[in-house]
Amino acid sequence: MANQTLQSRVVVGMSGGVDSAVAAYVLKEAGYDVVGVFMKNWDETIDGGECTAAADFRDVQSVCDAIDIPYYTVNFQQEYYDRVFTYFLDEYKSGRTPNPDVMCNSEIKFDAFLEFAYKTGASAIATGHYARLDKSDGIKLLKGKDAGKDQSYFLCMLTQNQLKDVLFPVGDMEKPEVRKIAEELNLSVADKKDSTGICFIGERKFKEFLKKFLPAIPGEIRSLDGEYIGQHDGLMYYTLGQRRGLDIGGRGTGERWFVVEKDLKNNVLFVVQGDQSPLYSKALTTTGFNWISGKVPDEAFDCMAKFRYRQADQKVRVTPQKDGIYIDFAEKQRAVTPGQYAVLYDGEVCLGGGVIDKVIK
RNA sequence: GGCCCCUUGGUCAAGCGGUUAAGACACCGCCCUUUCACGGCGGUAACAGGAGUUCGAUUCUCCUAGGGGUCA
Repeated sequence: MANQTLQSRVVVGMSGGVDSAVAAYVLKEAGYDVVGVFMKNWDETIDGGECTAAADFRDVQSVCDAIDIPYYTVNFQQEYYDRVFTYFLDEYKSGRTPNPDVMCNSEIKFDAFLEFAYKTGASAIATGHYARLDKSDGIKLLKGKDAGKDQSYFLCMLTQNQLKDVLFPVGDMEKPEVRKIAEELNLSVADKKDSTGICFIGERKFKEFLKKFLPAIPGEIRSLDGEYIGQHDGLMYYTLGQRRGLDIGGRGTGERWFVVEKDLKNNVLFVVQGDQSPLYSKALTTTGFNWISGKVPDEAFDCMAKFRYRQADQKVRVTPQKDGIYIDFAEKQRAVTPGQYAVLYDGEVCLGGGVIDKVIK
C-alpha cells in the first residue's frame, strides 16, 4: 500500500480519540507527510453543555507529539451551525428525526474540511472512520472490516468527488488491533472510551439539549383508538419506536408503551402498548437519493438496507423514482422513521443513502 | 339515610397472622452506541390514619378519612 504518492501531504482529522490517532500513525509509517488537524465545530456556550473539546485537543497534542507530526486547529463553528445544525433543528420542527452526523460528514468533514486541506497543499485527507474504499473501478465505499464498528452508514451521502482524495487507515482493522497499536506506542488515548453523542457536540441529555433550541409545546398522549393516556412535553422530543420518557406505567396489559405516530397538526403523540403491528411498516420512500457511484440505476433490484445506524442489514427491493427511491421490505420493519437515512448495501458495498420521507404501513 | 364491598411503592397489582411484602410498567443509573432511538443489566420506592385482639399483625375486630351494588 505504500508505493503510491510518497511524500504527498495528508491532513488527518484528529478528534482526540484512538481511531484518528492510529490513522495518523499508520499514514506516517507509510511515508506520508502527515499533518494533524483538530476541528472545533461547536461552541458549547451556546447550549451550556460540558465542553470536552479542550480536553480532546490536549489529547490531539499529546498524540501528535508522540508520533511526531505537526498539528493545527480549524474552526468550522459557523459552517457547522449553518449547514448542519440549522437543518437539524428544521427537521425536528417538522416532526421528523434527523441524523446530524450524516450531514456533518457530507457538509463539514468531507467538504469544508476537505477544501481546507486542499488549500494547505494536501493531496488527501484521512479520518478514523471504520470504512474502506475500493478505487479499482470508480470509487466504492465499503463497510469497515470490523463489522461491529462499521461506520459506512454515516458516510452514505458522500460523492465520488468527495471520496477521491480520502483515506480511511483504520477501515481494514479491527478495533482491538487499533487499541493495541495505540498501546504499543504508549499513546495516552489508547484506552480512551469511544466517543458517542452528536459528533462535535458530544453527550447531552437529549431532551434538555433540544429544549434550549425548540420551544416545548405540551399536548396529549393518546392510544391509536383515541383513548387519553397522558401528557407529552412536546412532540419534537420523541422519536418513533421510543419508549423511555413517556412516563406511562401500570396501564393495560403491563407491557411497555412505544411511540407510533406524531400528529403535528393537533399536537398529539400516539402510542401503542407492546411490540405491536402498528409499529411495523412494509415500505418507504426517500427524498432524493445519493448514489455513491454517481449512476442512478434504471431498473428495480434487490439489495440490503439499514434504516438506522447499527441495524442488521435487511433484505429489500429498490425501485428508483423521479425524486428518490421506493424501498419494499422483505420483512416488516419496526419503527422506520422519517428524517433518518435509508442506506443501501450490496454485500460490503455501500450504495448510498437518502432521507426517509414517507413510511408505508 | 340503611345494609354490603374496597384503600398495598409513581401506576397496575400479588399476598390471605410469622415473607428479605412478589411481579409488571414507569423512573433513575450503568452497558451498548460518533444521530435520535431500540435493546441488555442493575437500583430506588409501599401495607390510608388511629385504637384493639394476639407471643406476633399487611393479613382478624372496631372507629376516622376517599370509590361501587341493593332498599325506601
